[in-house]
Amino acid sequence: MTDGATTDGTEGRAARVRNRWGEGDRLRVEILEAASRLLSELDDEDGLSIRGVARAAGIAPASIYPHFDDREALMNGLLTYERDRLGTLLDQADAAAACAGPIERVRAQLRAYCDFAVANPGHYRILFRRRARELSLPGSPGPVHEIVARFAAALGRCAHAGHPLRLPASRAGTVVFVATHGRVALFHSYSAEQDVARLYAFIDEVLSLVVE
Amino acid sequence: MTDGATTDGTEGRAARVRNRWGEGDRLRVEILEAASRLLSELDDEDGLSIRGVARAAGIAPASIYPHFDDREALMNGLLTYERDRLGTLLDQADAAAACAGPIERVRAQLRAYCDFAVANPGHYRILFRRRARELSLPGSPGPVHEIVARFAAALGRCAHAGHPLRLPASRAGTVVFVATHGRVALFHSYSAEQDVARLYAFIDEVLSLVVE
DNA sequence: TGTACATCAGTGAACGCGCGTTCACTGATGTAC
DNA sequence: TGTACATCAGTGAACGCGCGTTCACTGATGTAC
Repeated sequence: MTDGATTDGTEGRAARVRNRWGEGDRLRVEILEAASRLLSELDDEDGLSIRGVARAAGIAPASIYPHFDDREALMNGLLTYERDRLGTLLDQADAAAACAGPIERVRAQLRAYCDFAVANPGHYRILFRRRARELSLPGSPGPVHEIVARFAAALGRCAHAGHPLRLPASRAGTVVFVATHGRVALFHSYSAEQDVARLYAFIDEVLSLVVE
Repeated sequence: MTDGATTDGTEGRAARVRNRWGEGDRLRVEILEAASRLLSELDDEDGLSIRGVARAAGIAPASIYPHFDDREALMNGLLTYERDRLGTLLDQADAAAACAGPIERVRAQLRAYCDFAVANPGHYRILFRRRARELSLPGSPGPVHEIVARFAAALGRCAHAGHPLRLPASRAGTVVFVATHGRVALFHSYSAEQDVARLYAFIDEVLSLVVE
């Protein structure tokens, strides 16, 4: 696409330096990173083909298969990879606001959540695509429940600290998460006319409804 | 798929009765209906190919082209078709609850909205897919603004009838719509463990937060 | 009324493409003796 | 220390498939005269 590739995009590139003995698993991470990068450019899971990921990673398509059984397995790997990435960002936001009070900690996490979604529309979408739960690791409650539980706990701390909620904490967590999720999804559909400040304002509105 | 089609699925079917002179436009509607039906089965826009729609409509792939310039045009036609369908359903729900008071009219429309989304996951998704706004008819504000404006107006009627809102009507309309949209999107991701009653309960929760 | 012609609705076959996946392979690096 | 062999990381070419799109066509129906 960027260079006038004639056959498979493999001709102009310097040969890959192969991993050392016993370090074959490093390619697995490189593949996931390449897929993640590609998803950033495409904003769309459809274009995320085995061949496309191989091109992005600078390897032959066949080299994917020792690490992922098939395309579906690759997508599942990517789901887990992105879920962990989002979880880490939320943890960091929570920790950074630790001394600013429980409401600010909720707000910080919600903003970090929006930031991730805005910066990574494609990554965000695969976290919530249809049947994400079935595809995630067996026994895992799926990304949604983890995140709802996180917000519910954070709101529970608010209640304990003297900021009563207008709903039980678990319900409040659901409402806050679901509303934010819906707002972000609309941002993705109509981003041309909006900016992140309006997402932040929406978060504040929802928080003001839920916590007195 | 259902019959053991060997080549293109066109062999076992009775020959199509072609439309009369001057009635060629009827096929356009048949194509959209076939695409809509196919979307119900697939729950996924990806499988909605020109060839697949032609199979579902019982016509040759080439017969699509007199009616739609290309696949993108077909998708745009389908978007408009589904948007109108949803708008009609909301109008009907609103009218049916006309004598039950303004809050019940909002609730009825929100429930109809959820019903549509639950019954038609694929159709619902194409209404909000990325760049839906650019793809819709030029000058159109897109499905989202129409629906937000609808809920804002319905909530405005509540305020007029003596049910004060905890936000300005337009913001309340946005919050209610966005939360419902988010909830429905999660329903689609995790429908296995949920039922419509929980969607209705969520609607009630959000309404109780917005209108005093 | 016939008849030549235009227009309409729709088709069948073909094109080139990118895809997922398989398979025999290459060559470097480790290990056994 | 050498050397034969096993294992590892990764490749290149090929397969069959469904796709979007094009194009010359077919046959029915209308219209002009």
